[in-house]
Amino acid sequence: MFIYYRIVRYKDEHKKESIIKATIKLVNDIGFVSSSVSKIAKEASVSPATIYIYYKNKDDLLVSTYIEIKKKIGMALLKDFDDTLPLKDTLLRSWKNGFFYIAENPGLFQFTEQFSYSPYGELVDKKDVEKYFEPIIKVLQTGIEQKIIKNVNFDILTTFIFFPVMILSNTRLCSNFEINEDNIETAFSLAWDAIKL
Amino acid sequence: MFIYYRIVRYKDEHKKESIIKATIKLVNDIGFVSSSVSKIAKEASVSPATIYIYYKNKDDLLVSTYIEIKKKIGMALLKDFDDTLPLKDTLLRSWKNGFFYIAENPGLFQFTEQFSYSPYGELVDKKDVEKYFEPIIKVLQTGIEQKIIKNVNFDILTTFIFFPVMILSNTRLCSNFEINEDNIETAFSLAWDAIKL
Amino acid sequence: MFIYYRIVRYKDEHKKESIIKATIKLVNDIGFVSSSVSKIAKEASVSPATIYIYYKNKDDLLVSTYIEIKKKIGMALLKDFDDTLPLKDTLLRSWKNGFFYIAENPGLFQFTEQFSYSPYGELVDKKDVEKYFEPIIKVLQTGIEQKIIKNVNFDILTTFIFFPVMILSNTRLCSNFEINEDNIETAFSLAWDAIKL
Amino acid sequence: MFIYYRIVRYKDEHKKESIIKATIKLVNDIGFVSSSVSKIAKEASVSPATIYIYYKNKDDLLVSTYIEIKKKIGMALLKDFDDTLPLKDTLLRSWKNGFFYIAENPGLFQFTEQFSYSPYGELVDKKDVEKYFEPIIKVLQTGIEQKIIKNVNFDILTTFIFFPVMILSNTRLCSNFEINEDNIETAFSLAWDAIKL
DNA sequence: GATGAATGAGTGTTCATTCAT
DNA sequence: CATGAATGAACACTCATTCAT
Repeated sequence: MFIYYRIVRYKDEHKKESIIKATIKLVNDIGFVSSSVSKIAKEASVSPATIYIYYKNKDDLLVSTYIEIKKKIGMALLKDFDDTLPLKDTLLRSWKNGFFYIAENPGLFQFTEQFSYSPYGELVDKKDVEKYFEPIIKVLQTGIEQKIIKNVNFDILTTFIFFPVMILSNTRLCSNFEINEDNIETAFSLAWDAIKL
Repeated sequence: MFIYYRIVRYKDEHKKESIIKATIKLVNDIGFVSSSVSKIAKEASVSPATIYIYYKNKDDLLVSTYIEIKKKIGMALLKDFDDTLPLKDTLLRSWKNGFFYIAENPGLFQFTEQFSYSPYGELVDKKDVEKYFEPIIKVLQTGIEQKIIKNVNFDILTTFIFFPVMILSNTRLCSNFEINEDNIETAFSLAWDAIKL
Repeated sequence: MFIYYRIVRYKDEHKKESIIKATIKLVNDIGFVSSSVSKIAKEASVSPATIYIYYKNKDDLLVSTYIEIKKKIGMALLKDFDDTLPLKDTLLRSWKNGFFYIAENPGLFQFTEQFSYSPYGELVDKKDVEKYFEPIIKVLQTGIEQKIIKNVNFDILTTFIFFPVMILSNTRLCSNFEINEDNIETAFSLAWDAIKL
Repeated sequence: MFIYYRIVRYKDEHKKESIIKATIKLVNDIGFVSSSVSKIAKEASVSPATIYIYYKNKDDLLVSTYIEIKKKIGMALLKDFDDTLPLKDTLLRSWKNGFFYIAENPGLFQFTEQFSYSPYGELVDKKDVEKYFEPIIKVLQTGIEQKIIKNVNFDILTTFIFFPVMILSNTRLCSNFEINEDNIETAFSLAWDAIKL
């Protein structure tokens, strides 16, 4: 019996991982609407019933997957984060990190997009997500205090300094924007012009 | 004989209208994923079978609805369109038109959002949509030629001059941005700083 | 108005014809189960409603079509019918007529097969069909009286002298039986051996 | 562990049985055309969804049922099969077995009839069916070699020695043929006369 | 913990038929 | 006579979820 439980524990982690992976893959392949629990189960080589051991229901599975991804994206953005640099450089570094991470993990990004704009979006407690992006927000606040960037509503600021990364990364929306160092810097210069004082 | 045959073809345009209306309402109320044909039919006070008289299938219904809305939004944006004005003013007018139209018709906008990011998005021929926004695109091109705005990739330009309207209008994304003349002008000033030479 | 009615009357015959034709074609192409009234209507280039002018309902349409075909087959069988010939020759001639007619009109035959073995079969008044085959039946009866063929139950007789034509004509059942003068005569010789005294 | 996993796979064969039974009953009662999956499910006291656990789709259900029946009929025909008997007796025994089995299980037979002549018929791999009748076919082949029965195309032979059983058993086609020892022997004598050399 | 079986309620779609014109 | 529109009921099938094992 001891061995039995050991085996199961081991599988535990592995299974949860593979369920999330399957969820992301399926949502990207066939879309949110068609991704059923049984298909996800099959993709993860797991029984549908097993999914309900790890997640309360389908909503829970999807929301958890979303938060998991957001965490990863947040961490990618903050790679080599250094707020002792000039503010502009700190932001540019995040931009580059963001672009390259999304480019390397298009599946993750597509998932969050589909998710955010579906009604599932409202099931997420925003604080669960925002915390992964906090350092950047603080940098912006500091920028305002130091009169480096415009003192405008924070939603306006993020619209010009956050979302462009997501829009330009979206190949469906921006099919002509090639992701490379030069283009990122060009785009960033517009973002910076927008927010700088 | 001729008149007889003419009279006999009496498709009820009013019915088509109410199906589209029901589709939009339902997608906004319960989301894309849960909006089934039968629910839409019930909302439109129509038999499910009737929907298939007007639309080939569910995809057709949704895509048609999407294009219909895009057309309306495009036309709203272009209200009082006047490209003899200074470029900045032309764009600002469109911004204002856009904000107020979306604010007054939040349902329409939510639909397009959910639609764009669902796999249905790929069923749309982009040209069917872009044509409704062409005059503004031409204004931007002229701006580039006259060296008023930056000569950068068009995707970058639209990211800063189009999408902000949509992001800021989205109450889920920007819950602190109140739509009024002042705030729109503030936001627009950032957009303008971004793209102007 | 007079001309109007004339036009309509003309169409009358033509339409009924084309509805039956469409019914047969469709049943043969996609089978009994999938042949819907609307599909038949489309195939006949007619409104579904029009079918209900000529036939009480779908059953009526199918039964009428069946009887129509049976009539045609019966008449084909009796082409050049001559009961002054020796009985064996009379029957052989019918066999040949039957085989060649079915071979030339496979659609008709497939329809009756599918029909006979479906529950629709029971909707037909057998007398409406049998009358087209009466002369042959009389020939058999004469044969019995003249002690040329076995005096057995009539069902047994028809099993060996009628049905073989239908079975051998059925390419699904008899894929190796090629329909030609020689083979027909060979097969007939077995039938004759079976029933002759 | 091994035993655990084995236990867990507990498909209820009894349920599969009752689905097949319901399918046959329904097809006989209301016909092929009207036998829907939900009606079959209700007849089998099972959820429609359950049927899709045991069968890939409706086609699969019907085809499987057909093959199942063919197997049963084949086995009935071959009851007490003994090819050391004189060929004529071997065949007669099969005839009797066939008649009595069909008489006792009219449902099975009606099903195969409706099935064969519907478009479903073409979904069956003939080898899956023929194998159950092979011994009789071999007997006929031996008969030809031993110059006991006519050396004609096999389709012709089966037309006179197989199909009569099915035709005469069909009460719709042969309402005046009562199935009893005497009548069977009479009918068989015609069949034998047809094929014997 | 993990499973495949099981299901009622739902899916998108088509049906036979009727109706106003 | 002839029509396209309209429909409730049905279709084949899948869903999210639960259950005994």
